[in-house]
Amino acid sequence: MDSVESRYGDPMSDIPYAPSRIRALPSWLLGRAAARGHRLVADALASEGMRMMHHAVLSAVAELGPVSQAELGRTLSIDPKDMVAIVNDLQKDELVTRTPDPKDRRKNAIEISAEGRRRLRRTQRLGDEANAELTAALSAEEREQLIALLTRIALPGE
Amino acid sequence: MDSVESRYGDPMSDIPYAPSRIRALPSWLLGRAAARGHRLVADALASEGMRMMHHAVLSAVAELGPVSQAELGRTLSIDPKDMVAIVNDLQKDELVTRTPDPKDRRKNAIEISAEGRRRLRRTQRLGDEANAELTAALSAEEREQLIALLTRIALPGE
DNA sequence: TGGTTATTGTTGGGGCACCCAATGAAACGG
DNA sequence: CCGTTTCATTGGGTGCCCCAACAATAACCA
Repeated sequence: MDSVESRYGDPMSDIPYAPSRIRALPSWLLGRAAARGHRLVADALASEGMRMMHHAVLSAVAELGPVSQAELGRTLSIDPKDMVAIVNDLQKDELVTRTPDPKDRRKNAIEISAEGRRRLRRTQRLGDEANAELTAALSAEEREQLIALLTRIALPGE
Repeated sequence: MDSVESRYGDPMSDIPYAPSRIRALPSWLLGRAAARGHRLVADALASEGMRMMHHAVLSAVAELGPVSQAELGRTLSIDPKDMVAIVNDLQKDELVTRTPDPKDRRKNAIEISAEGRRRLRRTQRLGDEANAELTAALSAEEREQLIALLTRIALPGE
């Protein structure tokens, strides 16, 4: 009797032949592609001591100006619990300031600092490079197609 | 002085206006879309008491026949550690059998059971329905485009 | 006006996917 | 025969996601 693998797959190739139905599903492909994207971006940002969510929040703060944690969370679909930790870290590194909002004392006004802007410039470049590598197999036109398609299925209701 | 949020966003809309650079990056869109896909599929499979990875493994076992855990892991990009737990669960529910391979005593020959096939029929339908909902905003042609594009960036080197 | 409802930041707990390192048993290869 | 590789397994760890509760505060409305 053969070994269980000798009947299937090509022993000559590194990657076994896999006609899996699963691997043709959008949900599966999205998971794999997202995992690779996260890996590429996270590794790139790590050289600046930043993590993906931290970079995302810093970028959003830079664009939105003084903004509450709740709105940041809604904008980036980040859980309030996680937002607390992220802003804590960014504040500890003096990349953002957290000021009580005099008009609504429940809110914190999160604002980017000068050091935050410097850090953001570098991490933004790293993030863009990682995304270029992620989509390196696509032409510029295909890259735009992908972005357009993803935008339509990523956040239904927006 | 205004409240931190009154200067930005449209208080009339539920979703705040967000011109975030981040949200246009493939890596970010992939993360959001993958999260939504996972939520849809996981929720659907939960009605059958199955989780996503379990369904994926069961489906791969059905297609590959008697197969080792290592090859399953390579096919689906699942960590060996996680594979042990998944196969344990599937075996406990009697959806697969785990037989020592007489030809290579390191390997387990994983094979789907009759009950496994019945379960798979249902979960496959649920998974397909969830994927249809995930891509409901796309035309059939766009759905194929998306799958083609994702396939090219999901697993580089294959 | 006053009482209810909603929002904000925070803390706590938990789940799932992903990743790496190490181990003993077994197979492989020169 | 001996070093290298593979396999299943155990262990530890990270990141993103989700829900529930809470006190302080604001907004709503009858």
